[in-house]
Amino acid sequence: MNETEDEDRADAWFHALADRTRRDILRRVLAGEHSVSTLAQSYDMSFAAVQKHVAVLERAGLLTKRRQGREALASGDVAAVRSVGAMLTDLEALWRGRISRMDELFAEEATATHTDNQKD
Amino acid sequence: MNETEDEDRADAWFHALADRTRRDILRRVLAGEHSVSTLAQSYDMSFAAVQKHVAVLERAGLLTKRRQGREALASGDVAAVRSVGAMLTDLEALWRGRISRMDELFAEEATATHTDNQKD
DNA sequence: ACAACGTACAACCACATGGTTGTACGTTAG
DNA sequence: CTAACGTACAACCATGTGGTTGTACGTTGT
Repeated sequence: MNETEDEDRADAWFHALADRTRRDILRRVLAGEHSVSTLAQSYDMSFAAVQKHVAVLERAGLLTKRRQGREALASGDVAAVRSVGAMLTDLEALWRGRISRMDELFAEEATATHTDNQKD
Repeated sequence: MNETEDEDRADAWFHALADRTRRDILRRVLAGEHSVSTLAQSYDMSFAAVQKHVAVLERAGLLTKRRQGREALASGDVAAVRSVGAMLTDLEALWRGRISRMDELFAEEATATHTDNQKD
């Protein structure tokens, strides 16, 4: 569990998701298994381009491929999607930490105001 | 609510998050307000580079800046982070749809098997 | 007043990215 | 057997990205 490896995975996740074609491919393969050529027919670009998008999603671990004859069937990995979501939840937690630190600050100030009278 | 605008926003979100320096900046400004130069001191790169990263996060709506004298104070926008999370939850929903469709398929097959005896 | 600070932005560079076409190879259908 | 299909990958190209340095300008402290 290297620190840098986590960041590498996050880089791959978000980079893979930062393209609308790839997000659309991911939606389709999460909803059901599709061959690469079937996917390619849905987009106004070459088969090779779509194949590269699928490869990016695969390298990021967001989808897996299995061979069936001459076809490569792609399937979305919902666990990976959840991992990305978890990372965002962690970010939210930092924000909540800020809020509670503000509460502490208010509490301290209130205490200080009270004790100020006894100071000096 | 243009269809393409949503995709544009998503592109900006995920692209902004696809860089580890920007994710680290976002963590810091979610945890509390920081000036750009304060942030810049944390990284082994020029001020201008960090400033550009902050600009990317700002354009994506993940942080906001306010001016105080000569400083620009950056603060993370947790609502935007939640929006990104919501988008992933929508992806999960597609996956759950696949599962329930599989359930339907099983149900149909079971029914078909029963009715098979009456066919012919 | 003026030097130092914090910010913004333009110009530039090396490299990554998203697209193309072409080639090769195993698999399926006729 | 042979032709068509589905896939994989290399080579190439235009554009985008992440970094740099330099310049300009308002703000702050002495």
